[in-house]
Amino acid sequence: MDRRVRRTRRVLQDALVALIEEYGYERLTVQDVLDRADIGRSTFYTHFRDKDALFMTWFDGLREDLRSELDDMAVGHQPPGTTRPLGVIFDHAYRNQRVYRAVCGRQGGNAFTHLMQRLLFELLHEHLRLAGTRLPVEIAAEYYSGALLSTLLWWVRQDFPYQPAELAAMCQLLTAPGVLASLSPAPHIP
Amino acid sequence: MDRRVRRTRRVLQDALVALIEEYGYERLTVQDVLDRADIGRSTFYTHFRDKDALFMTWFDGLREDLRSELDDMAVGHQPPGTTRPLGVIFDHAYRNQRVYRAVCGRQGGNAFTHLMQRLLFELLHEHLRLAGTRLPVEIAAEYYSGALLSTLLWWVRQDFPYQPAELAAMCQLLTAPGVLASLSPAPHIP
DNA sequence: TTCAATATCGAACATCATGTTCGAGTATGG
DNA sequence: CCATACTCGAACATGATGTTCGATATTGAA
Repeated sequence: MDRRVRRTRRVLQDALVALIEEYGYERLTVQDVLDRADIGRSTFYTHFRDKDALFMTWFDGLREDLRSELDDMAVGHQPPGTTRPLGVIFDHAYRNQRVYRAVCGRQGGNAFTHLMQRLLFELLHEHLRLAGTRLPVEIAAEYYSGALLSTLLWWVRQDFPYQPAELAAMCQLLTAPGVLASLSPAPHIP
Repeated sequence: MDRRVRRTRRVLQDALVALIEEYGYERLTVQDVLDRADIGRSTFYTHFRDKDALFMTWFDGLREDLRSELDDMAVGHQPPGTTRPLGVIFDHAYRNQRVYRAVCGRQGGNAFTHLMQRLLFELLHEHLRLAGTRLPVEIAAEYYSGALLSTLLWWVRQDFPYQPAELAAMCQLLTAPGVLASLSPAPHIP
């Protein structure tokens, strides 16, 4: 890929994330990004359809980052009940506070929310598929990804009270019993 | 309140919700609503600051509706572990499929999402405050409201597979053990 | 080093949604 | 019945969007 292209895309992504913190995603203008990045208008549109498209490519980076950290740590399956995968997620946010604050703070808008939930859903879907639940996997994954996302957003917006490990433990406490219960062959759910 | 005002506001709200299904909330234009409602442009702006404001007043109606149904049924406290309050919520969606499909279908956009989560949060906050959890109530409420919202959205978007009672039971199964666990005085969480 | 391919620039342009203004007409409810 | 308050519609300023195109600069491969 052409060096200029790489540079343009990187500079635009950086500018976008930096500006979200100041202006908020929704009210942010393509022109604002252009000015900050010092990139020509027409150049922008040769690369991205709109603001959302730019944001999505940025998110792809985050996604890969997180994925690789999870893979690094997941040599061999974790038995359900460990705090590990949750810990990795909260750690990741903790180590990238600046970015997370911008992107899922009150200013972050919904762009991040949806992408992040789908990511969490995918991760949980795999995890639960391996564990095998009595409930439809989809429902359980939807349930937990919503719960996790919501907790993560709260944590970031409260400016990271508690340590990541503590957060992970709390989620674990709220999550694990339900998972375990849904693993046992007990009460019939249609 | 003047009869004309009542009419104007109602007609605008109806038009908005009806159009969400066709166009999607985001791409929907104030002018579209005006045309459908057959209301003058300037009249709109004497009542609402923008599209979001209009939507919020509509949501207030939904909120009151739900609240009253919950109050009707909550004469005396429900012990945590009952499926009732969840049932009411899912029932409400089931009985108003048309509206819910529009408002929290894929087309619904984020307007609904945020308002609904805050509503669920408030409801759960009260509920959990009464029950008393070992974890900070805020966190638990955030966690569960996210889980619930996510499940509700999934259900609506899948076009209401399962009966409302079944959905409520599943959520209960995933929720209750965690709540119960967090009620016991066991492992220390900072 | 050379050069063809390719990226960027910038300025102009059409389009569209937004929110405001104001005077004239019309419904309301006391 | 009538003063009040609401609605109408058309016009207007503003600001963001996405496109176009010729000129200029950079790249990477020969």
